[in-house]
Amino acid sequence: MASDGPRADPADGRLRSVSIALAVLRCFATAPELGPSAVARELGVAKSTASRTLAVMADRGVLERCGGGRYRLGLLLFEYGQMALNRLRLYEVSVPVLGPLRDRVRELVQLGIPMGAEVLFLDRFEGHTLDPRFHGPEWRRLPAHSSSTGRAIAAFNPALADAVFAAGLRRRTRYTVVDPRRLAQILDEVRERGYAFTDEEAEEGFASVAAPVVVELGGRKRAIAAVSVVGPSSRMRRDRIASVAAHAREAARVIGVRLAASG
Amino acid sequence: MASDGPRADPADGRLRSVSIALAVLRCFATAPELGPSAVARELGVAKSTASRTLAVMADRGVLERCGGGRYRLGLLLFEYGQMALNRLRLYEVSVPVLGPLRDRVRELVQLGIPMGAEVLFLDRFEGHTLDPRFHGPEWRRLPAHSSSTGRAIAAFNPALADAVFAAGLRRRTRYTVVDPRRLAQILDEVRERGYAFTDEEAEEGFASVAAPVVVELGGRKRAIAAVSVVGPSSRMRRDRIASVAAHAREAARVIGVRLAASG
DNA sequence: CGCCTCGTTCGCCTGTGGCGAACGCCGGAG
DNA sequence: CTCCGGCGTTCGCCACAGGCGAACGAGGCG
Repeated sequence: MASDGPRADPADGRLRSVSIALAVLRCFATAPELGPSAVARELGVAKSTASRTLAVMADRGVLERCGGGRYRLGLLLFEYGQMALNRLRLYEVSVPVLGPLRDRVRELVQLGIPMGAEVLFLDRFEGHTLDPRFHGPEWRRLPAHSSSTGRAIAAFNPALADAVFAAGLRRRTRYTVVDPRRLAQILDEVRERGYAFTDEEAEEGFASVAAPVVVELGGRKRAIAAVSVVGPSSRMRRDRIASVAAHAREAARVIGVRLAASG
Repeated sequence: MASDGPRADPADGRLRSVSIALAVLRCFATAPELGPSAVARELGVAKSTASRTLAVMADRGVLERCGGGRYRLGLLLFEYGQMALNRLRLYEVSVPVLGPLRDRVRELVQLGIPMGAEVLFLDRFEGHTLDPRFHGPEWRRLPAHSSSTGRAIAAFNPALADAVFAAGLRRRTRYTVVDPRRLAQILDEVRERGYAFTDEEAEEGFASVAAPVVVELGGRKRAIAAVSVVGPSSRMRRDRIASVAAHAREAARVIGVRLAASG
């Protein structure tokens, strides 16, 4: 299924202009800068409508003009985004847990949540060695099937698992598992062991361990996030991952408990 | 009729519903969660209007319902915010420079830009010791007058300097400089030395060094950002800051040059 | 139980916002 | 050089959608 294309979002009649404005933001997910014509084509609205909407959004700081009548996302969005993050209870609860975890394992520690068939990383706590790759645009999202974080969540969250299998398993490196049956088997192992492990499946040269953050949601226990520890494959040897995984699992457990306690 | 009421933020007649929706986002800057009544009061619109707007924004993922008819900022905003950041040329250019800087100085490296009379930090590259304070909500913003980043920019950016003096110098710690004349003198020293230094003025126990990123904007050279290095006061001794500052200045210089070259 | 505030829903009327067309500008092709 | 096709912006018009006020059901409190 090609699913819904990039267009025809705002046509539902309710608060049309607002829907258009929010759909405009979606347009910028694919292109860094756009003009009224491109937006109008994408959304299926009149060019004049797109022009006016873009202008107002720029006036309000949500977009920025970048010369020649083109627009780009504004830094105001960055601020709002940080607010959204800081007020996420999961994040609040995780920060004081993940800092010490990083100090214990001395590797990059990440907090990820499911988003469609991918994983979105909310924050990272850097280890002793730093790789600029973890600061680029690519860092924030990873396909769930090829990341330890995604597998840790999917193993305890049928919704994500379904989305992953439905979206298909795309190869990222020569080690990426792309066979659905093999992945199902791996998820079984994750359920058994309580943590997920990947080696060079998402990024060449890097291995990671992830433990799910499990909360009770409507009577069913579900993973809503995962704590992952990432390091160079050379440093994440077999004998070490057991210890690392134990620390990650403990951190994830504490986060889950505190989440449940606070609401 | 425009008829500027006592409270009339969104009321300018142009794309009214969109303006209201964007103003709604602003409301959430002060309160973590809000209902239609509070928003309506804040914006001076009818309660039903606020209710409908909130509902649509929640449907679109920009807001999230959080029980009892209250709403909060949605994680979609976090995604958009990250996109805005990643497409900022300043950020693109800085990442490959700041990583190596961190490895050289082995302390927390930050990239900050001016925002009103404050400084907004776009990203951080963590040193060997990690303090959870740099992951909380407070980390992203700092008053410009009491941070090395703010002073480094203000010294080479009259717009920020004016905003700082106009906003007044609020005390944060017992070491914070709150005398405008003293601050003016400090800015002179910054201009002379080419970098700023603060010790426990923003946060007790922490000292930092910052160097301005200078670009030519319309014929005038202006600081648009700063690179700062932060560490425990105990580790940022006088004899070391000269070396740290040299590294920071070099990094800031390279960023400025590459920015100019790429646009 | 009465009173207040909350969030949501319903009709109505009008003002506003989406549309199409026209305008001015630019770059590339002929 | 001119022409052409694309761009972003502006204008005028008409209908409809959206803001308003009132009404409704649900808590919370004294």
